[in-house]
Amino acid sequence: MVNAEAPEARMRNPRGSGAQLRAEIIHGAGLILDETGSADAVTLRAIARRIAIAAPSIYAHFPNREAILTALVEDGFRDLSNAIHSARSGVDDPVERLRVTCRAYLTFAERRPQRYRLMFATRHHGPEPGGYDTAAGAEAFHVLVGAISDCAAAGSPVSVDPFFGATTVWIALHGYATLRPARPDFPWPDDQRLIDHLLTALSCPADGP
Amino acid sequence: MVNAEAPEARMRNPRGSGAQLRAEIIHGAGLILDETGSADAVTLRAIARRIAIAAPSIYAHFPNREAILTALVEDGFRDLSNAIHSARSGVDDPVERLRVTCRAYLTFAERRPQRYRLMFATRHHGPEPGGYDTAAGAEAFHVLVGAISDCAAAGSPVSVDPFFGATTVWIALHGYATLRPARPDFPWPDDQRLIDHLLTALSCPADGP
DNA sequence: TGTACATCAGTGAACGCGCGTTCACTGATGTAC
DNA sequence: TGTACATCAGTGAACGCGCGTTCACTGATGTAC
Repeated sequence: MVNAEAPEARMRNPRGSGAQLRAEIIHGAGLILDETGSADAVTLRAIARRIAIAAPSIYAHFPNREAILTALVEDGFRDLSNAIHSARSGVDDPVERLRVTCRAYLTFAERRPQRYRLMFATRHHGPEPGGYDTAAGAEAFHVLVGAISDCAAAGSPVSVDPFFGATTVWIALHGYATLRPARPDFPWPDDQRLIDHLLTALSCPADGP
Repeated sequence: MVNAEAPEARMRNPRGSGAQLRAEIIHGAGLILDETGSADAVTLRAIARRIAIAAPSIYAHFPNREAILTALVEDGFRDLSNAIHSARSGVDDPVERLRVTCRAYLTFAERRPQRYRLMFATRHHGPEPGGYDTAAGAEAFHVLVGAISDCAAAGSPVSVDPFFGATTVWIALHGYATLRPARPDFPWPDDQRLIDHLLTALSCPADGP
């Protein structure tokens, strides 16, 4: 994090720390994204205004606008991953750990809905040159698979295979995370009730209504 | 639907059918949305090029660009509602009707992912002047609530209250509908397996893994 | 210790573009007399 | 039956704007001699 809120005069960075502007740029871009609610608002000129530099200065740190959005996505995946890992640390009971993982995911999406949207609503293929690097996203998914496996190993009644279970949990978390900000007037259940219902559903026998 | 694909010369509409251009405009706008995958691509000039008119001609039918996007959303809700109702017609068994409802929802989202995205990813409050009219959206939701109530009334083991059940089903359908096009390389389960798992979960007792 | 110079961290002006929107208009077509 | 006219369904040129990007530049700061 960098102090870059002031739109007035700014000191030039001392010699040798030119890379610092890079951090200010993506921080400023992140602020614009989270405030205005649209990736389109993240223009080079808007960033420049936000952190009080001249727009061309950005080109010393990013080849083009697209690269800034990519950096924003990568940054987001790093933060999400960190949030999940730090929420899990110290929680030993596997069921509680799964619960805490889900909660951390929803909290991230709730606090930075636009960042979340940019990360997950953008079409994205597997690793390919020029695409976003979502290795961190895949890693987060495997944390979920692992958490469900752990529940099974610990004797909790998980009746579906962990991969399918993780997929459905992810689907539901994502659905909730994206629908809620889009329909703020809907009477949503709270995070905890939804998560509990979700995890309950994992241990269901395979015949429905 | 209107024949508006040809980008060359077009006949002026006969007198009295001026309103026909309105339909051509939203049809063209819909094509642009579904092809390019972004609402930003739906510009007045792009629409005009697409249906071979002059851009200012649009102003005879819409006050501004925003109104076209609104019309696109309303159109989408109308289509979704029709798709669901026609899928349900003739299906008497309540469980099968619920299944068919879910499938129609997913099929709509699969066939027109960008339209779906515009309908559901846009922030939207309750009915207010200037906002999108999502009465059709609310109606579709109540179809879901009704379908679940019917299952309970017919003796199927639905253990959650219908409103909460419909909410979770909607959340999951939405999550699946939006995540799948964003991550085409992920090994998604097919619609049917997901739907069956979802409906199974509705009849779960209230204690989890 | 003084000074020339290279480097670093930027800046300011300008480019071409596509956009939403406004404006004055045009030419075909139906209607009143 | 003929003709003036109102109306309808559009058009073409132009506006001001913000954008991404390029270019030649500037002025402070560290370094070599």
